[in-house]
Amino acid sequence: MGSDASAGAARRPSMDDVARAAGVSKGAVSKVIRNAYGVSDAMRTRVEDAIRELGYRPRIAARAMRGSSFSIGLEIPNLGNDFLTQIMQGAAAQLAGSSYQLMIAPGIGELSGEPVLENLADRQVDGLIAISPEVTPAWLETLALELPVVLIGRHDASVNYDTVTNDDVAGTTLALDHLRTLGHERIAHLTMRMQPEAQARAPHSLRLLTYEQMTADAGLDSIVEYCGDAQDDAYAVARELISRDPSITAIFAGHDTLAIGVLRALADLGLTTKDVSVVGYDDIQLAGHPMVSLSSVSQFGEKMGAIAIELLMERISTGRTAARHYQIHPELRVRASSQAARSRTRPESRTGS
Amino acid sequence: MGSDASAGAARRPSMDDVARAAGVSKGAVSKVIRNAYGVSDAMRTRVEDAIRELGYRPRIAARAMRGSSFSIGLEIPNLGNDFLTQIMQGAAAQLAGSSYQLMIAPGIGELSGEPVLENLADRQVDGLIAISPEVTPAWLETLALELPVVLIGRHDASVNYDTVTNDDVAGTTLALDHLRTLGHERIAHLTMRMQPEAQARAPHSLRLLTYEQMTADAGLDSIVEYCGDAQDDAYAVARELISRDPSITAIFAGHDTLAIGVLRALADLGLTTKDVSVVGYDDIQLAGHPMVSLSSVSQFGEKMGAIAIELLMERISTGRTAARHYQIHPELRVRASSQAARSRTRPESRTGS
DNA sequence: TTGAAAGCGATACCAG
DNA sequence: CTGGTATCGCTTTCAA
Repeated sequence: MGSDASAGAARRPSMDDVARAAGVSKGAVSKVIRNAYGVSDAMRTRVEDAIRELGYRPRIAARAMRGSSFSIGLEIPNLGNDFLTQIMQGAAAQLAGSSYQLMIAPGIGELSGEPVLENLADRQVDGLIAISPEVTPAWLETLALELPVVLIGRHDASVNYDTVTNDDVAGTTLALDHLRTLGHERIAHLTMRMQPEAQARAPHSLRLLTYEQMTADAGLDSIVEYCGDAQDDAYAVARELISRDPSITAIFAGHDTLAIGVLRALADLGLTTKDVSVVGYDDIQLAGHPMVSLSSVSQFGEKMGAIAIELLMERISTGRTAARHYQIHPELRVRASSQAARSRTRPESRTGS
Repeated sequence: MGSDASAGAARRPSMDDVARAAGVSKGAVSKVIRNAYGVSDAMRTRVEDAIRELGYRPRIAARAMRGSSFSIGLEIPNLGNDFLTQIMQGAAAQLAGSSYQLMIAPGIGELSGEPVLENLADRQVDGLIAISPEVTPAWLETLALELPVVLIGRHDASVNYDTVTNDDVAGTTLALDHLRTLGHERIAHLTMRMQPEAQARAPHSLRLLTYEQMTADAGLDSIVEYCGDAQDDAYAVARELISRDPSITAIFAGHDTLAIGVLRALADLGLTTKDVSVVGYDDIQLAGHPMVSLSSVSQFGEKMGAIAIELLMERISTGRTAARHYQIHPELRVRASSQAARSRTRPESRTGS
């Protein structure tokens, strides 16, 4: 009744085993592994042979206790958001080939932000990328005292952590100028209801503020509708809005997922983007699909992810502590969903009466 | 010139600090944290107060050296695949509220599979979910000797690890029966070129085999086209196929992303799904979008992710070592992309000549 | 250049 | 029920 021989009991070799096999000391093996200074060629080859033979791989947990874990944490508020996927892809690609492994920790439902970031910090990641818009700057400052942190998306004037953002004012301006050039005057803005805290510097707040500023400057009505983060929310709100107010000829959505919801609402109402133009934000992959063809402001999510990794590695390898704030210039991708304005209100009576 | 006082040097409290503050031993603190047997209420409250006061959180790296890391590793071959997102969501949701944290490690480009799984194992995850189709069963068996492993997607007759699959034969049958009922006889199959190893039990191989079997049984031609994993590949191949062979009235794509590429090819050729029906596999979110409306076989990715976590936790908590093989029953979602067969070859001469 | 030994921060056993 | 102590696998002094 050996309790070991069956499946489930394979002890992996430790550094001691390697040292024994190579006839050297533990410390020597450690040095070889870390390419540290002070090992002879003879010793190096002997150790490397032993490592190969035993199939030895160091345990990160043990390394992490003294040195580094060679892991980078990426906290994302949720899964299934295409813009976040862009960021993940950019970060993963930037990290590829290095000795670091990207560990993505998703929030789920209400459980996101602080607890997830803490979980990553508890796992001794060497650096941390945060996306959650809900964590307060003060809390992040404290966390950033402990390990290198880069925040994506929010325009914080941080001192201990870096930020990667896009110029939301410029992006919103691109979208609205575009719609105005097409002749639109009744332009609604669909945005998300934010938590009151830290709202000021959130991207969507900035887009909203810019929208209100621009419409006011142009003497246009400010038509703002709030919804949740999901496509379905946007669908419901947009559907109601479009059928309630036929004077609206264009909708600027806070991000593409909301915009897709708007497109669905249009389709279900028997309307097209010839009736109501739609412009989104993020330029997710789906926006470029010919069956969707959504005009959108690109903020280059992949690049944001890559830059975040770069900033983090810079802090890790050079020990930089002064904050850097990187801002990306957004670009407008014009597609079929934004077209010249055309009145929806009694079109036949327009010239007649 | 204190090298410490500035940003970057915040030592987090250790268990020793807590013990000192509470006036008890380290071991006692450990017990309280783990809800272990044998601690008085008085001691518990004193320790808990100290923990709260110091803001103590245990370091996982240290815990992992003796006990568990409370981390579950999820290896995914790449990002941006919607079906994989479903799996991630299911797994994350199932794990929510537990004391475990999901760590997602994505492959990137050529670097996926074994090295990523090793990275997770090296980080002492308590259990591992693997999706990579390219890792050999033998290698996985060895890995599974070390820690609990669940493989998603492949029909391996494993002995040391569990599997979660969907019935690809049934799913393919659903799709093809559906198309045949609609009157289609020239049905092409678009699939991915697989690595020769371990190909036999891969989902896509099974779908292909079933396709060949069914067309042969029905006396139909087997029309198989291969492409890469991406939408663009499918687009190019489908476009070429459709224009080369006008007799084809339906395409069964290996998965939805390929199917979306096919839809794009149709649109660009000035055709619609009235001309060529399309059925996919996976039922990704986009398939249900009214502007896409893709008929698809659902294999319930979220459920697969949730089951994988369940199996893993079962192994972890009960110590089960006997392999379990869970199979999901797929269902067909009929949408607008599959319609009654209609000849594309000289339709006007059909009744005439 | 190399080896021996002292930690890192937790867990787990064993006396009291 | 509680406190000491060995221990996990690695890094890092410090002598030799």
